[in-house]
Formats: sequence, C-alpha cells, structure tokens
Amino acid sequence: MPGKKVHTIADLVREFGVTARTIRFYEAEGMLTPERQGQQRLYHPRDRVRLTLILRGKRLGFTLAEIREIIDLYHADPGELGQLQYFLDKIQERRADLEQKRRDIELTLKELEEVDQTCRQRLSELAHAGSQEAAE
Amino acid sequence: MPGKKVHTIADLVREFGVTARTIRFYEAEGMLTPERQGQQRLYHPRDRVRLTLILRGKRLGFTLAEIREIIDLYHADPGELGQLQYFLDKIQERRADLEQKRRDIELTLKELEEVDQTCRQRLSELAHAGSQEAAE
DNA sequence: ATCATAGTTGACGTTTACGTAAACGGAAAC
DNA sequence: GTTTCCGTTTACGTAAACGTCAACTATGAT
Repeated sequence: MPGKKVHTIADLVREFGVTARTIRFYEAEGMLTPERQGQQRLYHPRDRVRLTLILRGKRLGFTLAEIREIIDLYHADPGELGQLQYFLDKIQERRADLEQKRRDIELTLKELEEVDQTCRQRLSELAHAGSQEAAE
Repeated sequence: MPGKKVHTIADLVREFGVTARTIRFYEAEGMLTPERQGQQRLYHPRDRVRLTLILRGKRLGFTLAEIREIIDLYHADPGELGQLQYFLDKIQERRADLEQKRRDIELTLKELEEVDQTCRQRLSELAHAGSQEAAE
C-alpha cells in the first residue's frame, strides 16, 4: 500500500494508527498539505513522509511546534549566509536535545534492567522455595 | 548543596529549574511526599531522587501517569508470585517503549547530521564564491 | 511594631492536542 | 430512489500540566 501514489484519509488512518481528526488537525496546523479533489483530500508520498516525521517526533515527546521546526530544518532553503548560520545553530540545539534524551534513555534502561534482574532473582527464589515446600 | 539532608522548596526550585507551583503539583499528584514542619515543606533526599526521575521522564515525553508507573516499578514490593510476573511484564513494556524512542532518536540524529553536512557544504561554497567575487 | 522575605492555600485561567457530536455532500449498492 | 458508506465542516468539549493571581501565615530584620 505504501507503494501507491496517492492515499485517502482512511488509508492513512489504517497505516499510521491515528484518527482522521488528528490528520485533519495536522493539516489545519499547516503540517500536511494534501491535494484536493473536489471535497476530498488526496495524500501524496510527501504527506506520508511528513506524517511519519510528526509521529516520530511525538513519540519523542516533542510538541507540534518543535516538530514543525525540525521538519522545517529538513526542507530549509539554504538561502543566504546569515540564514545558514541560523540553521546550523538550530540543528545544534536539536541535536543537543536529542543527545540529552538519549542519555536519559540509557539511564532509565539501565535502571529498569536492574529492577528486572531483582525481580527475576526473587522469582527464582520463590520457585525454589515452592519446590522445597512441595518436597517436605 | 545536594549533600544537605533536607531542602526547602526554594532550594529545589533553584536546583531543578522548576517552579514551586510545579513541585507542589507533583506532591498533590502523590509523587512527592515532603515532611511537614508546621506549615512548611521539608524535602528529603528521597524527594530529590523522585524529582530527578520525574524530570527525566518528562524530558522523554512520558506523561506523569507513565512516570508514576515507572517510579512505582522501582519501589515495587516483590509481593507474591503473580505480582512479580505482572511487574516483569510492565518492565518489558517500558523497555520496549524506551527502545523505540532510542531508535527514533538515532534516526533523527542521523537525518539532522545529513542536513548539517549539507548546510556546512553550502556554507563553504558560499564562502568560496564570496572570495571569488572579491577576487574579480 | 512593622516591613520584607519565604512559603502556603485555594481558585480560576491557559495551552496543547486532540475527542466528540451534529449536520451535510457525493457516490455506490441495493 | 433511498439507504449506506466515506468524507467534510463547524463547533463545542476535554484532559494534562501547569501558570497566575489573591489572600493568608510565619519569621527574621530593622
């Protein structure tokens, strides 16, 4: 299906697991720009890419405003030199943010792993105690 | 300062860069449990740890409800066997979630790195063109 | 005694990101 | 031809996570 040229809103609903309301909301926010055929919307690959980026950003806890900024970075017209430096700064901000998130994730994963170990150990202890009891 | 035994709310405001309103809100949500000395709140190391976890969770885009769940996993009483299996499942959920976030981060970082490269190249081109112009 | 400083307690306001319901349009199925 | 299905528009509703007063209280400094 993703190979198809254009998609209806229901296609996107199925593919991305979001509601039509959400998709239209993103359009109202200027983050999607489907073609119009009469009254209906037709979504092109470009829109699917953008929706992918939006949802990825959401999973990372970015606000729509931040996601918009990030997407804008992708399609930024090089423009003039001052703009370029501005973009590079923005990119650095985002990268720093993402690297912080990465550190947070590593920490949390490490801690959860410890808890997991403790649980499993306790579990095997209980199992052992259970078989002991059964043997008595 | 973090070595001190107890802290006032203003201490936490300074240390964590959040407002007192926020700290009290987290307490109202049952995520902090400061001691009371008369009317004032006194925050113990335990509260600082929890606040750290809360803010880390926020950076990762977890809701307070999710953060509460995660923190609960840390302090989960082993309890009985059924509970243990439940905890292990919960832990797996969280880990899967975090690993998804990690993949999202890697992707975004990679893409931003490309944009960064493109920008820097364009920048050097412009600089070169500029010196060319100056030479003409 | 009073003034400034720090903290507290409601209570209502605000933003973000949608949910939900009503009312309508077009086309396709029966 | 009229249900049925899919989509649209408009508009009000809502939950989460605080912000922002306003009106105290306690405490230490002057």
